[in-house]
Amino acid sequence: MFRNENEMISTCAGRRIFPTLEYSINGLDPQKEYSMSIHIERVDGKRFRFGEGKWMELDSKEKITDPKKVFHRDGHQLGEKWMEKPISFDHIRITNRKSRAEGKPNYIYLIAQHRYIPILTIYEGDEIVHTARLEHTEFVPVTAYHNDVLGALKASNNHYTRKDRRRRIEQEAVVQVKKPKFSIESIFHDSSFIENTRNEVEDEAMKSQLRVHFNPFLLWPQFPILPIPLTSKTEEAIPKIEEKENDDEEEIDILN
DNA sequence: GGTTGAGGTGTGAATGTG
DNA sequence: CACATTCACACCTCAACC
Repeated sequence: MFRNENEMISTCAGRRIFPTLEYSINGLDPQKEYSMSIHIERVDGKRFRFGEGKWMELDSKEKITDPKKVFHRDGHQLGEKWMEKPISFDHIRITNRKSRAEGKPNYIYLIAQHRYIPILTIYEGDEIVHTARLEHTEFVPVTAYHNDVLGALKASNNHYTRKDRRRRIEQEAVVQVKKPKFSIESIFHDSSFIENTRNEVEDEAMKSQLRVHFNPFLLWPQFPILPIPLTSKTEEAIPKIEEKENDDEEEIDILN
């Protein structure tokens, strides 16, 4: 079964989610008032441990608690305002220290090494009119990246990262990855995969034509990758990706 | 146009934990 | 012992200011 292996750095001080959770919404009533919230839900009762180059699934002793809802800063707005431009939740911070999140509406406490999924909720007044749960956006909070390629992708797309580091990462990827199609870009932006899963991202649960688009799609790593260090193990790992690319069953799993 | 400070990032060494 | 966490650090962009 295909599962996301996206990692999100979580610190005790709190760190932003990158890429930012950003949605475009169509189909709201322009003259009605809406508000939006995000909560990050535990996906399962599992805990993940990284050993011998891969994630291992263990049972978690941590209880699943009600997730904290973080409302969009714009509060209540007319539908036409929400649809005017992308809705960004860049003010959300995740922390691995419970006390840090208390009393701070934009801080969310997440337990490291567990799987979570962000869920967008749209309210008309106090009534929930839609929730968008995009499997695509599942991630595991970690205190340090385990997957070097993932770190490289985020570093290359994040302007806060040192320029020389971004350049070095890109050069290493070109030198060590034999075929051009396995550049950092293509590892995460496999075109057939994007085509096959785009419908999931354009949430079609709404027969009423209300549609939620997840904007940073191309920045959100979603590929059945195994940890592929850019250093010594890179060349050994590449054949595994090639096998998966030609594996029809994997395609079906992705679609499901 | 140049400078400065705020806010943000990943890195790597040290330390903690099971 | 291996993996997870913490923390100081260097460096980035951007906006405000002169």
